Amino acid sequence: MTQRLRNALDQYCTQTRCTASNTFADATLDRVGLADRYTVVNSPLGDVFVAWNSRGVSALRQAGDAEAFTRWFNKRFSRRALPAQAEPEIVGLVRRALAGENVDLPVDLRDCTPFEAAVLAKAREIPKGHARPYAWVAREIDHPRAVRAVGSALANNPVPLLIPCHRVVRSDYTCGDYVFGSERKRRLLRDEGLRLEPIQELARRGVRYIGQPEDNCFCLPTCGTNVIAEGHTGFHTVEEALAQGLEPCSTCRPIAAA
DNA sequence: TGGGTGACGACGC
DNA sequence: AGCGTCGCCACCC
Repeated sequence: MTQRLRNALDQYCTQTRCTASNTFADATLDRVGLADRYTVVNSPLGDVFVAWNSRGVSALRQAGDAEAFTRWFNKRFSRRALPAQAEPEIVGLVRRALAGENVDLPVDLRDCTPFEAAVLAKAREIPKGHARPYAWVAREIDHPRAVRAVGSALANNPVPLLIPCHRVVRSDYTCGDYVFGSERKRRLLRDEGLRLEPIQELARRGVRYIGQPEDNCFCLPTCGTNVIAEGHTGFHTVEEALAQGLEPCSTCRPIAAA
């Protein structure tokens, strides 16, 4: 496809006024892989740019300079992002997802490696109000020593918030880095009800697991917001917890499956 | 192609 | 306690 043809199609698309024609142009450009569409949507971090195509949501970044966003998008994905002239259904799904609803949102991960896709899929399983260590993600996807690579894969998450990479934290329960800065990551977790500070304090004293007598199991301290509570005992090692007759929690899976 | 580079983690002071 | 160091592994020129 020549650059000239590309430009002609872009021009057609941006100059056309009729909504129906634009929808048609959107679909045509998308089908030939030339351009995604983007718009601004509100999120827990304020307004964000969201881009999509027929496969699903392709990108999410903080709103601001549209020029800078489209430059970034083109460099990252080697295709264009054009302002949307209609709002397809997927944008409604994005709004609901960003409002905290559990919606089944299609995401375009075609440029991810299989390893990155596995990391992102695993991050997507972490419920709101929970957090998991980077090393936990590595273990769960059967690359237990690829902990740094998990960090790199999450750093590459094309759709932060929608794939909740902010719920992956360091093993000492400090929050670790984030595309939008660790301060925002901390705020997101706090707004989901998770207080990391007391958990960091426990970790410093060597407490890694918490017994849940009411469920006869033991958890990671970040398995939801009700783990740290009166009458719950902390354990330094898995063996200590097992010795109490407790089973590993089936939600946070504190140890590798047997 | 092979060495450089990270949103990490364990260890040593 | 907090820092530096080093090993780790996937990915990128």
